[in-house]
Amino acid sequence: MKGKLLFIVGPTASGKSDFAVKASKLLDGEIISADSMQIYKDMNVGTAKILKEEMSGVPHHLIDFVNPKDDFSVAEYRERAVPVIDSLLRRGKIPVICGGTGLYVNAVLYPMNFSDTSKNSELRNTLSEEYDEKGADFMHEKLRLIDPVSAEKIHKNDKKRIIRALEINLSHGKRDENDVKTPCYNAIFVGLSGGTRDKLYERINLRVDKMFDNGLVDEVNKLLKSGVTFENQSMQAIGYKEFKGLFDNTASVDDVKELIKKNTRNYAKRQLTWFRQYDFIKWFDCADETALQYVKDSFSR
RNA sequence: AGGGGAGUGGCUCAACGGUAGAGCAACGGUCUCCAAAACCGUCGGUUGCGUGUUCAAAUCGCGUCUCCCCUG
Repeated sequence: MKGKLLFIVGPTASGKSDFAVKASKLLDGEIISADSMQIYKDMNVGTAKILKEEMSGVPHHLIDFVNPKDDFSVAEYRERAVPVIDSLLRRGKIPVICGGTGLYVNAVLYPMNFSDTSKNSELRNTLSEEYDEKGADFMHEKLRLIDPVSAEKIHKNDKKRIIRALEINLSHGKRDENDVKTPCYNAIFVGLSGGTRDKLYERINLRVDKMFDNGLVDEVNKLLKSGVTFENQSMQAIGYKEFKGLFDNTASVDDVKELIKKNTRNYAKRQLTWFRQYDFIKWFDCADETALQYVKDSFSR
């Protein structure tokens, strides 16, 4: 079957990475990560990045290529991911997009064009200051005057989106109107839910414990020593940002650990909410034979 | 044993005479260049138990139970 992609999505700790390798071997595919934090170099244990050995020879794309001091964005992700997908398809390989960052999945699945509305950092900063000074109501009203459609959709407290909408309108004179209804590719979607909520949460707790056993504290120390700071975008990652408390002397290592567990659980729930919007996903509790069989059948037709 | 303090939704705490509020958690949702981010919503307690005072008690009195601290 030509031009078909496999997407593997689901909450964190549901077994996506392993399954992606298995599926890739089965289909003669290569993996493209859709994960906003595994893109960073030197952030391995906290992001649960797959180990070289675990890849079993299957090429992994868009992992481990950004300096933790640098910023990154969906737009850049799309710019890199689309060419990779196209080149794989040309070579007759099946692109296996695997990841838990919903927006990144959207960015490759739908024809999202960010270039018409590229970012304007200066304006963004100015607007941010204005928002802090004049308040949510004022900024919401300001947006309503120039873009009532967006204002209608965005809550006044949603500073990030109010600013982005203003930024687009003020610097491009338009509004984001990308089509998020028509997929760009013929895709098969496998969702790994991780089972019941209790089971998923338990797995998350265990995995965080394991991260500490695997040297998460050292990894964070190394990052900080190399000049990465808590201001960096990469340090927004769960498993890293929580260490700020340790440095401020307001939290113990155990506090940090519990906070990471909590944040990860909250994150998993948000991921599940996101992926529920895709009604074309075939869901499985875990990455078992049934799921693999489904992949096999879907691609042999 | 004696003295002191505390018992309020799953957790931490507020209200200190007028029939209970918040944060966190939980659950649902939004998501179009920071997305492991940001934001919105919902559920949930007759205030340890009993009794008394009062028009009215989580709030005052008495008794009782539990926990913590101090003294022995």
